[in-house]
Amino acid sequence: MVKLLIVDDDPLVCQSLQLLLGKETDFEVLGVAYNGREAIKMCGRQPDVILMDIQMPVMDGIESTIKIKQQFPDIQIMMLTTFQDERSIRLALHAGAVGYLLKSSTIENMADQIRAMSTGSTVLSPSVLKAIMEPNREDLQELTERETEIVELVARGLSNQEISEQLYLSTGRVRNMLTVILDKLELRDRTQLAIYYWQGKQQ
Amino acid sequence: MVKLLIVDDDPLVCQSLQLLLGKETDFEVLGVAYNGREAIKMCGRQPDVILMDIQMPVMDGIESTIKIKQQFPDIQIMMLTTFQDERSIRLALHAGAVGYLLKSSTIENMADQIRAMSTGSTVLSPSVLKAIMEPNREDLQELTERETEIVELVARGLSNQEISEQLYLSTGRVRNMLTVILDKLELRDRTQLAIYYWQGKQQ
DNA sequence: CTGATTTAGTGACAAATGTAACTATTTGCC
DNA sequence: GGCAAATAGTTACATTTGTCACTAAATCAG
Repeated sequence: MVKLLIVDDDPLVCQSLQLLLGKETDFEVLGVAYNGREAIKMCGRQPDVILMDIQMPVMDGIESTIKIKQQFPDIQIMMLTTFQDERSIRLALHAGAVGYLLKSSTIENMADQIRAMSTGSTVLSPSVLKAIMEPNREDLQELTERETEIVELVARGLSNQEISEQLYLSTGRVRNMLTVILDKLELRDRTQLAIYYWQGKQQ
Repeated sequence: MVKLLIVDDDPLVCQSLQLLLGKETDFEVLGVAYNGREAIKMCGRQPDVILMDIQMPVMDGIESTIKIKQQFPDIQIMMLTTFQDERSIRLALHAGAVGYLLKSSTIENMADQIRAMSTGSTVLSPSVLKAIMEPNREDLQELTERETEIVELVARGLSNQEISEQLYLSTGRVRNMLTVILDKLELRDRTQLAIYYWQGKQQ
C-alpha cells in the first residue's frame, strides 16, 4: 500500500488528484495540504510519497522539499507542475525530489509513475530529462546565428584565436561579438558564458 | 498489454528476466535477442519496450539503440546494465533511451518501472540521476582539498580576485594553484576547467 | 539610388589570466 | 633539532581577454 500526500494550492487540483488516485486499490491518500508549511506538519502521518506543486504561497515546493528531506529522508517527493523551466527542475532535483512530472501530459499514467518512484527510482517527464541533458537555450534565442556559433565554441573551451580560425573571422571580430553576447546575456566573461551554456543561470 | 523484447548476451539474465516479467499478467515477452543486430531484426514484431544491456558482442546497446530509434521511434528502450559510468549514461540517453537502471538494485520493482516508461516517462536509478546531475569528480580526486575548493569556485564563474577573497588567499596564490590544477588535469585555462567540471572530458 | 542596418574589421587600451622562478612559513616526522 | 613536504606569498612577464571608438563593405527596403 502506497500512502500519499497531495500538496497544491489549487483545491481543484487536489480534489481531482485525490479522486483519480483514490481509485487505485493499492493507494491511500492520507491527506491534502495547500502549502509547504502545512505539508511539513502532515509528514507525521508517514506518507511514502508526496505529490507537490512548485509554486505555492507561504512556502514553495522547493523549500519544503529541502526541509522534508532533512527531517524525513525516506519520503519520496514528486514535483508536479504545469511548466518546466530548467532552473526549477535543477533546484527540485538537488533539493531531493525523485520525480518531476508535467501535470498536463502525464496525469493518466500517474499511478504507474508513482509506483515506480515509491520504490526509489527517479521518474521524469521526457521533456524534463531533455532539459537537464541538453544545454540551456532559453535566453540563447535572442542571439543571432553567428553569435550562437561562437557561444557553442566557447562552451567547448576554444580560445578566441581558435574560434576565429573555425569561423573564418578575425580575432578582433570574435572578441567584439563576444562583448555583445556577454552584454546580451548579462555575463562577465567567457567562463561564465560556458557555465551558463551548460548549467543555466546560477541561483 | 505491454509487449517486451529482452536483449542481453547473457542467456541467464535473459531467462530470469523472462521468467520474472512473464509472471505479470499485463506483460508479454515477445522474444529474446543476444546482441544488438538480432534485436533490430526482432523489432518487426512491434514491441512496446525493449530491455537492453549495454555491453554486448556484435553490436552494443548504444549503437543498436540509435538504429532502433531511427527506424522505430515509438519503441521505448530501457538500458539495463550492471555498472554506471557517466559516459555510457549520457550516450545512452542521447541515443534515445528513456530508462537507465542498474541491474542489481532494481530488479524487484522492474515491472512498475517498465509500466511507467511504457507510457513515455523516463525512469532512472537514483544513482544514475545523480551521475548526470552532479559534476564529474573522477579525475578531480587527484586534487587536494584546497585545490578542489578553487575548482568549485572557478566552476561557478568567479574571478581570481573573488576566489582569493572567498578563501582568504592572495590572488597570486590562487593563480599559482590554478596553474597546478590545469597542469594536473591537462587543461589549458579556467574556461576549459569549468566545462570539465560540469561536463567531463570532451569526447 | 540612398539611407539604414547588418556584418566584418582595426587599433588601442586596461584588466585579467597563466606561467615561472624564487622566497617564507607552517607542519609533521625521524 | 633538522629535514622534507605542503602551503602561502611575491614579483615579473607574456598572453589573452574584454571594451571602445571608429571604419569598411555588404545587404536591403523604400
